[in-house]
Amino acid sequence: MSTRQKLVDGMADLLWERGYVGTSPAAILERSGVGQGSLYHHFDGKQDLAVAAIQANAEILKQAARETLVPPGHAYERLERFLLRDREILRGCRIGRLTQDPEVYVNEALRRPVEDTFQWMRARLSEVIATGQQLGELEDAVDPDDMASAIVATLQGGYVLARAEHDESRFAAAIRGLLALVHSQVRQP
Amino acid sequence: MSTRQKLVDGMADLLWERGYVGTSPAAILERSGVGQGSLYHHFDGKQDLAVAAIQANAEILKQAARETLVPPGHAYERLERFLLRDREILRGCRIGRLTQDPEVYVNEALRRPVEDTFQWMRARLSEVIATGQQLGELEDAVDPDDMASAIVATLQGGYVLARAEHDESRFAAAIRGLLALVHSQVRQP
DNA sequence: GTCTATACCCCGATAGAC
DNA sequence: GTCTATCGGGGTATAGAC
Repeated sequence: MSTRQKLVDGMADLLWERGYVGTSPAAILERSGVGQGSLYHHFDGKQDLAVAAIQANAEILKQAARETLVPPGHAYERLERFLLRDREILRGCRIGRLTQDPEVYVNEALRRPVEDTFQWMRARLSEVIATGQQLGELEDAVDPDDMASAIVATLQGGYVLARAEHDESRFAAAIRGLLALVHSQVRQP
Repeated sequence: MSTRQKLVDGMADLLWERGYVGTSPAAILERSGVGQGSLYHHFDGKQDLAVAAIQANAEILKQAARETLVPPGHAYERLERFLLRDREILRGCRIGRLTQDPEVYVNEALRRPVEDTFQWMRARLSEVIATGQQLGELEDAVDPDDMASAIVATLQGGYVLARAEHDESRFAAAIRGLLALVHSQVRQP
């Protein structure tokens, strides 16, 4: 692996674990196993590397969503597959955790890829729900965009609950609750 | 207001805005309008002050929940009142944001009041839901604790979505989606 | 391209006067 | 109880050799 790639991967992990303000150049170098000079040769500085690392983390999330949201299956089954995919619960969300970082929140270069990822995710879920409603698989009592927002929010909040209590099962409970509510939208044949 | 109280209030605001690792003693003093010596006279240090400030923030949240979850009203109306109460969306949750702080997550003294607050909130919501089911106001298709977890998670995630896009309406959309799903549990008379 | 050495500043805490 | 002065350490970036 290239030195540049080692830096991006190390930074991506640290952003996930500690956020932007909680990650120092020294920690990046130690995690990546490269020397001081390499960081400032390949990137303008911490922020520049962070943008690349955030994009790498976003791509991982998007790929996992693509793999689970596709057919086969009715809308409910596709949503269920997405919600129940394997996750490292207590580590939280690689992208969502950054919304709480005070520097990311006010820095457009850092926040932009975060915003893009949430918009993308919401659009994909909304498509699945709208298609399900059109095919008569789901009741159309709930606006697809609102339901997609509630699903993404429950995921993000599930991580919060689990981390608050150091207990993965709090995430599972929230997802069970949501799935039970969504299941009430499945149209009986 | 006492100097001690100024310190607690200033720290509570900064923990909300910037988290624990993002808050420096210098910022605390500036926000509180007190001198360097006062901090270390009234508290052992940053951590000790933070514990007091987290408890102060938790009490604000609990009071708002008490005021909205009480009767009058059927279970759905009480949940709706709780979910739609006035909030400073883009500032995020005073308590939930701390779950993403790398220091709070690993420090029991800091995390304990966060965990306690989430357990308390979930228990109050679960009571409202279980009572509603017993009174026949709600279907009993969803476990009360799971539904309470989904509600708290959607709130927490709603803040995440809004902050990711610098747009309060993303919070509102998630809550609308959740309320529409919860409304499907209201038993028709 | 990568290394070591170093600059400069702010972080969190302490000292000691008043 | 509050103040100013100061400490040791680590955060972020740069210099310059190889």
